[in-house]
Amino acid sequence: MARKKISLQRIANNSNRRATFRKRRKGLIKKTSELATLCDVDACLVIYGEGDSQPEVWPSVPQATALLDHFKSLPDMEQYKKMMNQEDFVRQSIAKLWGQVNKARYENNERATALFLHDAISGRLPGGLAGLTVEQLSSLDWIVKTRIQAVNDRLRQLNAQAPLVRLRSILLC
Amino acid sequence: MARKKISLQRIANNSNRRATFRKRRKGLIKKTSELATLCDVDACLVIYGEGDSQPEVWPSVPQATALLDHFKSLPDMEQYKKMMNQEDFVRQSIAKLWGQVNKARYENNERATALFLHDAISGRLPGGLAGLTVEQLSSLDWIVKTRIQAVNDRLRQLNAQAPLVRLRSILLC
DNA sequence: AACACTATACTTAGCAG
DNA sequence: GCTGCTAAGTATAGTGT
Repeated sequence: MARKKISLQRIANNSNRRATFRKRRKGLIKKTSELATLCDVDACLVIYGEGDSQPEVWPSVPQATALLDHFKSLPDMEQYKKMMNQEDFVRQSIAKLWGQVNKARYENNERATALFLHDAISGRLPGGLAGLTVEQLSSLDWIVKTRIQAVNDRLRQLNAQAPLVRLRSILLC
Repeated sequence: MARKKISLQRIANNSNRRATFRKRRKGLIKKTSELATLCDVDACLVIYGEGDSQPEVWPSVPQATALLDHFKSLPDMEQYKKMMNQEDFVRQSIAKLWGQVNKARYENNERATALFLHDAISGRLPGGLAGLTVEQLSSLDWIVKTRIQAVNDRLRQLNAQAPLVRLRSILLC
């Protein structure tokens, strides 16, 4: 896109590839942000850089942290549990998956991980999202997509019949 | 970016905004794909269009139905609950264990994880959800809770003023 | 609304320091 | 490696159909 047109394949030269990566990542993030504001839509971009450190994520991690803060101040636990039962696709899947997990070999590590996450959920984690690993952050897009899909399905299902109030209670989880 | 420069704010005119959305989304997807191939990195882009029932996703995905079916098919979260109740037992060693997990896996596993997730997204993963790592599975619960909370928040916010259709655009990443 | 067009705005590949 | 720089390649706002 500049002095010369380059063909669409992995750039062989190592430092060239990295330089291009940095430049284009920047541009991509900008364009993503522009799309979101101009067209008033929600978008999410995750880029896993070659090898090192954490994935680039847009929107920013602090924004996600704000969500955690909201979660922290959940009022009524009973209501929460009750509503949980109304929408449990994912929960059921977790149960199944945890069953499989238990059969696995690294039981200690797995428990540690689970509890770690649980702490993060409860806002007890000092580092907040910053403490999550690449693997966990990487899961973000997939998880969200799946979850949104489920919610969308429900929405579509209920759209014609249920009052808004009911929607809310279902989404409350 | 063409005949005239436009300011970075929500495009007021409705059809203009949608047209711009379609154009820019296309461009964004292209650029995302280019970045991935040129720089040999993994990237993921999700866009929830205004009023669209399905989010636009890159890389392309046949995922939704199949994954959801997997979700629906299982019961029993007792094990999961039980494990969560043991939280107090092990909490103190969380950090330590987590550090061990990290050191054991982190360095060589990042890329594999990213690719793995992409496979899962694309439905190319033979084992389905069963193949996901503990970290990834653990993230599920956290993400879902956070997300639902955000949705609920927005719902309350919009309850008095916005039409039901707008709900879909709230379900962001 | 969905294309096609195209002048212009924007991005970026290759260099230089 | 990291800046800038700038020519050249792309994306796209406005327009017409």
